[in-house]
Amino acid sequence: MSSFAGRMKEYPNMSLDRFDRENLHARAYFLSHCHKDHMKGLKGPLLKRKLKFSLTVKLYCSFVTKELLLSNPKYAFWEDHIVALELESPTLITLIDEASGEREELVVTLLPAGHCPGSVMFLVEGAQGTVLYTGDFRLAKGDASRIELLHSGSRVKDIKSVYLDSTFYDPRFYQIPSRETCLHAIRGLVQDWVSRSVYHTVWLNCKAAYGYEYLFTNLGDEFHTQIHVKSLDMFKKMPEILSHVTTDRATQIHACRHPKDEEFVPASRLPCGSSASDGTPLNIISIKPSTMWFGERTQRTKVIVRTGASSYRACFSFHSSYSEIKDFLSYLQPINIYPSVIPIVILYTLNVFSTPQLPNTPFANMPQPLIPLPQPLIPQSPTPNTPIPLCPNP
DNA sequence: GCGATCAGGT
DNA sequence: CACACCTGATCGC
Repeated sequence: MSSFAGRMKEYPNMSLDRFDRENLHARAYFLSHCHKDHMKGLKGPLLKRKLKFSLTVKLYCSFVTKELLLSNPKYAFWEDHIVALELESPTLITLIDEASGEREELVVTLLPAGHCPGSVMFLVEGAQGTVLYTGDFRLAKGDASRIELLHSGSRVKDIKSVYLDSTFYDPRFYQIPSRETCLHAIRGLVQDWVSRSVYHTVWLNCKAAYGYEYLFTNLGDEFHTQIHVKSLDMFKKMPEILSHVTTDRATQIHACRHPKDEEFVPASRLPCGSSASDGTPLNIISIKPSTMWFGERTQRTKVIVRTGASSYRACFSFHSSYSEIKDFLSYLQPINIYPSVIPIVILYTLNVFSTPQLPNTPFANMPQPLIPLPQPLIPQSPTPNTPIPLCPNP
């Protein structure tokens, strides 16, 4: 769960993934992805009022995030204030103080984050140096070296600070099986079941959040079927996802939801109410995508675990493991690392669960570096940043 | 009547 | 295990 307060030390006039408190005064807003814990304050009446009187305040995000956000009518008032940016296209953004007219120029680049549809990291380059806000991410080992815009010529850019998704930045989560490994295992389990008869049905017990869509598209392709979901509205302009989901209950793979959905499966019923087409009871298994992890030296065991007569947990992670994060940081060699998720252990130690005292000073809530730098893997001499080609925003 | 927050659930 | 929600109760305006 993100506990990032919204602002980076280097560029305090922009707010990212937080829209309440001090962030109400920001000159520009950035949304890394459409998960609720990164949208705090985004539908607040104070912010809504600010937009009414502002010509310059915008919300920057990916096209997919814009689409997902506006599919919820509660965020419709943002419509004329959203600027969707292309991925991997450095864009010049001018932050303007509407009172004084003061201007500040930044080059912002969206980098794919692999967390959920539309999720991005923000690379920000300006007078206070180059910083990377990762949002939430799942990148595999070696992925940082494949992101062109983290490089300048053949070298990694000099990165002053990384604002890091530190969800699994703990050796306890040393390894999480790769996305491909997890997908392969889930495919196998589904194959085993649905091939038995047309009454053999799989319920994917997914949380109410974006991020499972690649599972749907992959299983849809593999089994030449569509996945039953509650609504298609949010995917209207995403043909790749839309073609793999349906609201027609007559399919062997479901990812629909109901408030008491866990009780349905043992009773041969699905959350959508489907029981059988001709009175024959359905044979249902549930597969619950869950994070599974393994220590540095623990031998990896099963990626699928049977949890009951007809229920399974399958490995699935939205976030990078400890070793994936270490690889990422070792490659980028930032000077500072700011965790955006405070481990529960540290929260207790710092006693932040007691009543918070919120000082009035404008920068009282700025993040502090909490974790030591990783050991360098690649010795690197400092190099100045070279100018970046600017791509026009379409 | 509204939002914010918390407890408890999956 | 933790995640990203959800519902319902309570509080303050």
